[in-house]
Amino acid sequence: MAERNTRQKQAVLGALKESSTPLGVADILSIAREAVPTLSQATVYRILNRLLKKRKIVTVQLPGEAPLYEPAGRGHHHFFRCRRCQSMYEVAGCDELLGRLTPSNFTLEGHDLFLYGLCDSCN
Amino acid sequence: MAERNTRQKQAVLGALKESSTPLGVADILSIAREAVPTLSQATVYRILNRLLKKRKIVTVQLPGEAPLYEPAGRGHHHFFRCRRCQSMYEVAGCDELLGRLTPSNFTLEGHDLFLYGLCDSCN
DNA sequence: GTCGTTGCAAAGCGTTTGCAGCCTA
DNA sequence: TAGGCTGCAAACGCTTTGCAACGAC
Repeated sequence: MAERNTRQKQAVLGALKESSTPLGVADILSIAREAVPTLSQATVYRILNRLLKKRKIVTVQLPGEAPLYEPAGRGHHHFFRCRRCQSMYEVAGCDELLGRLTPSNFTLEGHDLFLYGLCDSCN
Repeated sequence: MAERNTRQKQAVLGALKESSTPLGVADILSIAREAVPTLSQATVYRILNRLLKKRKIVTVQLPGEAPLYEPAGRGHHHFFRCRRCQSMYEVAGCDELLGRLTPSNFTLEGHDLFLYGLCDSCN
């Protein structure tokens, strides 16, 4: 029952925390393998699922793509992806706006939002 | 090169057009098989991909779920899913709001939005 | 008759799981 | 030492693809 602190878990969490953008499983695997070369994919998935369950990390779902992961507590934000250079930028300040879209008598509990277009540099 | 009009394609498009909500592949398959019992999954996927390429239909991506499909031209809208009864409701009128979230010097070309919470009846 | 389309089965990709051995507490 | 954790490989669900037969034009 006790939560154990393994090198694998530290490596996965470390990779996520050191990255300024959300990471996919392949990214996590190759970064974490610098610290733990024998790390397997299955273990990464199991660690991610444990961390998700304990709400230490959060998933970022871009439509039609494999999920990305980032540490919890980075605040509520969404992402803008540049269609040309694929960079991801954070966007904040959506809550007041979205409340207006909710039909009356409905309770809005959460939302997902994803913007895409051209970034500053590519414009 | 010419576009052919097969029973399979008619059945798939028919299923989508007769439904008031977006459908998943399994739904499409079972509805369209009423008209074409031998219809295979692979064919459904191929038809959907052709229709997507020709922009006759559109995908609805709910985070972490298999994609749904609906005919193009139903207008720009997003979905609200009730967490209790799983019903999907349409939501419109987001564009003016989202422009405000875009950083200056960025060009917003599109977005995806998904709301969830409790619907009228479940509230 | 042509050649786009179909059905089947196999393969692909991301993710999960069974199992035996490992290692943290 | 116990039992959570790991690595491997097999299995999974969804989607795509190779191939030979089919059928719309």
